[in-house]
Amino acid sequence: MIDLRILRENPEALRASQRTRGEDPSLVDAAADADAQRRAAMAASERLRAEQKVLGKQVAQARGDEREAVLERTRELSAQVKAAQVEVEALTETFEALVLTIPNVVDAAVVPGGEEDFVVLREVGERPAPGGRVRDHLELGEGLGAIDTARGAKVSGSRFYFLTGVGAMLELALLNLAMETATAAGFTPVITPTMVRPEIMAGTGFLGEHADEVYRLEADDLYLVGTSEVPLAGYRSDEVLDLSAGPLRYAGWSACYRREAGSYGRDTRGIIRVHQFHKVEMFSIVTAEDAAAEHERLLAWEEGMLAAVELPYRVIDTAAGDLGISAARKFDCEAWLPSQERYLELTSTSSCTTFQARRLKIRERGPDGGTRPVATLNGTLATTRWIVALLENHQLPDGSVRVPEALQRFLGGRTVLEPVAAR
RNA sequence: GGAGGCGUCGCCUAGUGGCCUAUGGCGCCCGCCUGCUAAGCGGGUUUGGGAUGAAACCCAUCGCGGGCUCAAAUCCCGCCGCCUCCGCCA
Repeated sequence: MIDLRILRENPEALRASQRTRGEDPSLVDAAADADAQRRAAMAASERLRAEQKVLGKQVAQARGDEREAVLERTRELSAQVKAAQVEVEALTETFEALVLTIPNVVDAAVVPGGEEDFVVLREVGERPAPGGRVRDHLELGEGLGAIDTARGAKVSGSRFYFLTGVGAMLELALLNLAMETATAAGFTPVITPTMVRPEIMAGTGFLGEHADEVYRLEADDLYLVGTSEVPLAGYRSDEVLDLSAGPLRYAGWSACYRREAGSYGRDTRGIIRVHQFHKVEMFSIVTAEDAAAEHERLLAWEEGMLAAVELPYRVIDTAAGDLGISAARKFDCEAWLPSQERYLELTSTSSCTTFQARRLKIRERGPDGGTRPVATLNGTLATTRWIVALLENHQLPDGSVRVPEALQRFLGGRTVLEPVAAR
């Protein structure tokens, strides 16, 4: 839910945000109109209810003929109250359907444009020197006995895979390093549910334009999450939090499920784009004032992880058109992919400001004694996809792969992963 | 999956159709009293929306949704959650 005060008092800011995103600004006016209509109907309904209350008390106290007379009037009033209520409900439904589709207000620093219009903030690390034969992650992974996409397809279909041997170990090593890093930074480690109720999925903003990216379990009316951001955002929903001692930070470990409905033919080789993977996700709950600073901190932790596993990467500041409905600003870290000579997104951190908190009713005590929405932010610390960048950037001429020092103790001290014979 | 019980303010709790504008206690907050402490006294203390310069104030809210009724915390139906027991199961 966007801030209704902005809708009422400064709709131009919302229209401007819509234009920056490349979306229809007239949606804002439609929502504002619906809001006004709904509020007028609510006021009328309240007046009728107040009257009904007074009459009800008279009925309770009246006797005989007098009681009959009052009862007659309450019967008439009752019909009016019901009619007013039906009107309010219909108008509220219209209003909410509209207002829930308005995306978060874009941060002033975000540039307009689409997926290709990002700003590169910096490039970090050394790309592997070109020359010699470059194997891609699947060839390397198959050689190491680490990745098996053929049997993944046999068992579950395309975009599924098995991680085997050092592949399975490598994933656990990455995720364990991520959990360790997050815990050291003060995050509470959390293993989350991966199936959530509809209102939680809607509250995090994933049922809007990207609804067909999400798996739904029809028989149980549950959704499979595409990131632990979803259950973590729901974790403190409907609560009034005390943030006086600083942010609440959770590091979620979960399986993630994505339908990849709109990506036929894209990244079909290997495990770059898959239906199921694992991820360690940072999730922060902070005051609205602290959101921008926390966003920088999340980005710094992400970059720390990338540096720890010695990957060359660049940081981009996403353009408005590529933000999700709930994000006000988004930074991605993209690792270099030698086999394709391009960058591949490994992390993504979004500031959702108060957008998710409003929908999920995550609040804190305000200075006036009332409550006010907090801000939520999320950021990737490690995923299965990191294996792709790791194998390709650290490959050696003979098809073996160097293990970065930070991961060695999670791999039994191994410094190199070597090809194995298939059997 | 089956049977039963329960869901009222941060916690406990009263409340079986209207005078409920929901009781009382604990905790917490403010004030008074007090040499200090304990005790005592008075007031406040769900959440959301609206009104106002600020208040008093108005509406909704008794797990959620629907129904019966002029009127629902209370009666009926559905759902959700928790507890106990049975069955099944990794």
